Parts: sequence; structure tokens; C-alpha cells
Amino acid sequence: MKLTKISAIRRKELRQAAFEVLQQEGMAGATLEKVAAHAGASKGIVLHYFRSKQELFEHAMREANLSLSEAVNARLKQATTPCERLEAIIEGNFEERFFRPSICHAWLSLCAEVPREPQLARIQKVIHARMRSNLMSALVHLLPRAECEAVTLAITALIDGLWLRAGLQSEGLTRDIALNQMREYLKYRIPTLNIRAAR
Amino acid sequence: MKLTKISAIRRKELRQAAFEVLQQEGMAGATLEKVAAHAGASKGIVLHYFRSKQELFEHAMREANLSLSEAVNARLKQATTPCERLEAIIEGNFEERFFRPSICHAWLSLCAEVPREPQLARIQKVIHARMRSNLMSALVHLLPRAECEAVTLAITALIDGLWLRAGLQSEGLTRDIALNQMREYLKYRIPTLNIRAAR
DNA sequence: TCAATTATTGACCGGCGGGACAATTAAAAA
DNA sequence: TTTTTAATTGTCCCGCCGGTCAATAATTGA
Repeated sequence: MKLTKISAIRRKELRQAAFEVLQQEGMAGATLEKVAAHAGASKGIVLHYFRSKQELFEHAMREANLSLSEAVNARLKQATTPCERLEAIIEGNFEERFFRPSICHAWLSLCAEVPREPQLARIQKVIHARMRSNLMSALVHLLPRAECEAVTLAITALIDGLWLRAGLQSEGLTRDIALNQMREYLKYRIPTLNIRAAR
Repeated sequence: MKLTKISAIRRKELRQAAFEVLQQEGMAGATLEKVAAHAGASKGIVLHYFRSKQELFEHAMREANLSLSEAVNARLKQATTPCERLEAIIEGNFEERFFRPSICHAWLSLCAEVPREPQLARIQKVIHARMRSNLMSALVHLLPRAECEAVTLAITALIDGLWLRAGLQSEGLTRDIALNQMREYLKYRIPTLNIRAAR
């Protein structure tokens, strides 16, 4: 029982260390030694818990996504109306602790590997699927069926685009600006919506 | 006279080869040897024309941007009304030859390096500035001044988001879908606009 | 306490990639 | 032609990084 716990703890520590190193070093610079050092361990231990660098960052991506996912779900749990659910999804995706340049850098680095790493592509696919399903479940009550698909794509594209910008031009794109941007889009696109006003 | 030409030609060939290798191999995999081989030359020649790998990909990014930029400008030149200018910018950014998964991969790889490479950051900044200036010059005639800024950000975020998606989920996001997405956004956001209908 | 399992380390290896360089070839200038 | 300059190649070196391994320390279970 204790032994399983230690391994679980180490693995989690290493996943998180990996993601944190990724924020500052990028995928190429995020070497096993740096990750280990950042977690206060030796390089050997990393490969003791993860078969390869690939696998390590696979789990790092899952972990990061999980944490974002939980934030959204927590908000969703408190939402009752479709409108509130929409708000929950969007605000969850722009919480201060996530929508930060360094975090965006890390995601960028992961995304850049997706085309060449099927495992990462799979995770990416899951992330998009969940986002889509969340959005659809709210939009279906706010728009004619035929339009939901398109609006879902627009919202995800907007979110991704804003994240990308936040990653590129460090600072200058605050959470508030991004949130206003999203709210404004919804205000114009879904007239029947009464959401907290955009600016 | 001839010598300057040869050097100019080689440099262009190498920049393009670099960008093409980037499409399939990513930044880490785009080794000097592969770029050289792809251009039909030897590794030495690459470092003869470019001081370092960094500089090579710097120029590759400039080249890729230039080509996109020219496409937009060509369309802009034929546009007369603000509405047409808007259309020109958007359609230029989704021409078939640019809006392809492999090209998106390459841009993704470059963007992922931006946070750690000041040179790339500078280029990125220029790209955004031009895009912004283009959009503003059209929007100013279509919207109250106060709204232009926000709409500009939304449009760029949408474009970036759609490109990102195209890069992540290879195929499945065609140029037509992306263009419709943009047109729909404009239709709702700029009511006074009469643009070719979105689907 | 003792055996067995697990955690952890550090040393080591093989490979590779960026970059330097000297040598060779081609071209241009004189 | 001769000389100088540029183009091009192949080789070599160094450092780094992922990954293996054997050895050691710690923990657990009996």
C-alpha cells in the first residue's frame, strides 16, 4: 500500500516537473536531467518511472489537461441554465492560474509535437472532443441545431487563438481582455443570451 | 554581379528547403543535414550561407511570411471598398496553397520557439503588426472607432485558432469551412456588411 | 531479524547534431 | 594565363542527451 503510494507520488511530481520545465525550456530544452533536477531527483529516477521521455511528456500533457478539465467541471457543476454552462466553460478556460504566458508556452510546445507523436495526437483529440461536447450540450438549448456545430468551432477557435496570442506576445493580453473578447462574440452571435455584459 | 546572384539564389533555396523540412520534421528534427539534403547540397554549404541554424530558420520564417504577405497584398491591391479589403485580407490568409496541414505544422513549430528566441519574436511581432494595420485600415470605415480594436483582435484570434486547428487535426478542417467561419463572424459582428454570404 | 522487493543513484555508452576548418573545385578578374 | 575570390565538400571535434545498467540504500513483509 505504501509502496504504490510512493510510486504514484513520484510519478505525479515528475509529470508536474516536466510540465514546469516545459514552460521555460520548450520541448527540445526540456531535458530529462533538467526535469529531474527541477523535481529534486536524479535523471535515473525519471526513467525508472517513465519508460521514455516521450511517455513522460505524454503524462505531463494528460496532467495539465486534467487540471484544466477539473476547473471547467467544477464550474459546470454549479451551473444550472445553458447560459450559465456556457459561461462556466469559457471562464474555466481563462482562469488566472491557467491563462498565463508560461503555461501557454508549454501548451504550444506540446501542440507543436502533435503532428509527429501519435500519442500526443490522441490526447489532443480527447481534449477537443470534451470541449466540443461541453459546448454542444449548452448551445443546443440556445441555438437552432444547424448552427451549433459552427458556433462550437468558432468558440474553440477563438479560445485557441487567444491562448496562442497569450503565448506569443508575453503579457499584453490579459485574462480580462480575453474574457471580454469571448463575451462579445457570444453577445453578437447568440442574441437571446443574457450574459454578464462585455465591458 | 554573378556572384551576388549565386549567393542570393542559394540563400533562397536554403530558406525554402528549411521551411519544407520544418513542415515534416518539426524544429528539433529539422537538422542541418536534412535541410542540406533536401536542397541537394551538403551541410557545410548551409553554414556557409547562414551563420547558424538559428539564423537559417529566422530567414525561413521571414520568407514564409513574405509569401503570405504578398498573397494578401495582391488581393488588397484589387480591392476598392473597405468591405473588399476585409475580404481580401481574410481570403489571402486562407489560400489553398497556405492553409494546409503541413504548412500549419511548420508555423506551429516556429511559434513554439518564439518565447525563447528573441529574433523569432521580433518577426512574429512584425507579422502581427502588419495584420493589425491591414485590418484596422478596413474596419475603421465599417465600425465605430472604439470597436475596431476589439474586432481586430477577434479576427486575428479566429484566424490563428483556425490555423492551429488545421495543424492539429490534419485534414477535417478545410479551407471552405474556415472561410465560412470567418464570414459568419463578420456577418454577425458587422451588420452593415454585405459580403459573399456564409453558406 | 532476515529476505525480498523497491527506490534511487551515478557511471557509462552510443549516437547525433551543430559548428569549425582545411582542402578542393569553380569562377571571375586582372 | 595568372591570380584572386568565391563555392562547395568532407572531415573532425565537442558537447549533450536519451537510455541502459549495475550497485546501493531504503522499505516492506514474514
